[in-house]
Amino acid sequence: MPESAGLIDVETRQRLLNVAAELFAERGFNNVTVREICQLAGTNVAGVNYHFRDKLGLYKEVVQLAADGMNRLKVDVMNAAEPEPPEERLRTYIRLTLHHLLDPHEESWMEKLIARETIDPTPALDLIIEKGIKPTSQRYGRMIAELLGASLGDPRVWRCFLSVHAQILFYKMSMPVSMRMFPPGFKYTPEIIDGLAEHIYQFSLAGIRAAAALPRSTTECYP
Amino acid sequence: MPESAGLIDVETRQRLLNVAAELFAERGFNNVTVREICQLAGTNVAGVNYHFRDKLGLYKEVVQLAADGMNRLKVDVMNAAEPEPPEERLRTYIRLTLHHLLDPHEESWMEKLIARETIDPTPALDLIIEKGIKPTSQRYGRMIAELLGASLGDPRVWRCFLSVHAQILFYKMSMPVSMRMFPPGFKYTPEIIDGLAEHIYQFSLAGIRAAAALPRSTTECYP
DNA sequence: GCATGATTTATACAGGTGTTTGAATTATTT
DNA sequence: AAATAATTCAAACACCTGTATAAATCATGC
Repeated sequence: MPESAGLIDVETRQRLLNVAAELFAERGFNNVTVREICQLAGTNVAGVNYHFRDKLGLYKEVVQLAADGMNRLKVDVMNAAEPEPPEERLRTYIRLTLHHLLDPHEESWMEKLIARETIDPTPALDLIIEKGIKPTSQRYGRMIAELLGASLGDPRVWRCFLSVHAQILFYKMSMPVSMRMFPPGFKYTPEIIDGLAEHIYQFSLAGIRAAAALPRSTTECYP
Repeated sequence: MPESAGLIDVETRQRLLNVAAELFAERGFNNVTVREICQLAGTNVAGVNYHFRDKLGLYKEVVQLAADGMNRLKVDVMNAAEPEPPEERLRTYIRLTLHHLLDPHEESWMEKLIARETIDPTPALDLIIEKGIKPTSQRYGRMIAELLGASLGDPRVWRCFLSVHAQILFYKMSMPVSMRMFPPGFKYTPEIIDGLAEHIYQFSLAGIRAAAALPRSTTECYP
């Protein structure tokens, strides 16, 4: 039965991508099976191999989409915030990313996928670095450098950026622990996330200013 | 041939534990096979099941050892640092933990195992929280609270601790990314790690002091 | 020295994984 | 409408995983 086709039936390939993106972002490459993807996409098991050669092929395509999407989004956000002072841009960066990662209402599989790959890499890591991390890292570098009053080549820039990013990512990745440390029934509401973002912002801003006051570290090389 | 036994032959059970600890800490529960453990331990495949019931049983025993070992170590370190001001204790905590995680010469599988479980949990997570995290967390809480000039119940305590710990753990977990961002041939030498630890310390100390200057956040509940 | 129990071994099992295959079906072109 | 290409499907394959079994080996106490 051709499903009275056309309207409902998004092309199979696209459905596979959608389902895979969601699952991969949530649980990682190794903890998702091809069968599960195909079942949720309403396709036969062989669908993945036909359309993407193999599981890794599908994953890499999802990664590519994530990288492109994130770049587009972040360029837009940073452009919009360009006139603001670097302090405000930092605050925006933190709040936005944290919401993407923590808010269950947000459905930003892209940010989650990149975060996961950063910490639990697969053969697609190089792809994500080239297409997802390097293109935007300069932009953030400039923001931090401005706050530091230093040049982009200063090793403190990269260190401070990592210190900020570490806090953001850690709250996402250590959620299982947090859930057990906090009173039962705890949930990440938008308000709580805002409060958290503000903490990270204040903490980080002070940290960066402290780094600015110190001499350039002796080791010229990163990190 | 009985291997002229007695001297060389550590009891099989112990050899399995040693090998498993190393492998689990390095690659995580799911990325290590029973066969691999047994082979490196010079045992038959059934060895794990005979001595530990199943793979998870072995893992839990390793986790137990890690938790106990870490507690002992940290209590000692913190006791030794007790007379020092909280600033110095913070510095010590950061430097020590970072060396455990990053220095390839250190062979601290315990710290690595706990770090991994924090970020990529297994059914042994509850065990690690009860035996490995909770017992020492109060101690660190006091250190942070002292720096903040706040009481242990203040939500800022936990947040600041996480901000510090996030930076430490992140440098470990994002090593695959770092290795690709830095010039080829880069290595974590003890000197570089020391420099990094100093950065995290200065960054964090300023962050904590900034948090101390702000009012207690509105949301009473963690995090 | 032998019998009993503990340990180790070789082998097999059962389940899950990604992938392949060749036929059936659908869509497109002529 | 027929022919050709593209897609989907059910089934099976090959491999790897943790685990179980039953025999073989070892150690130990009588």
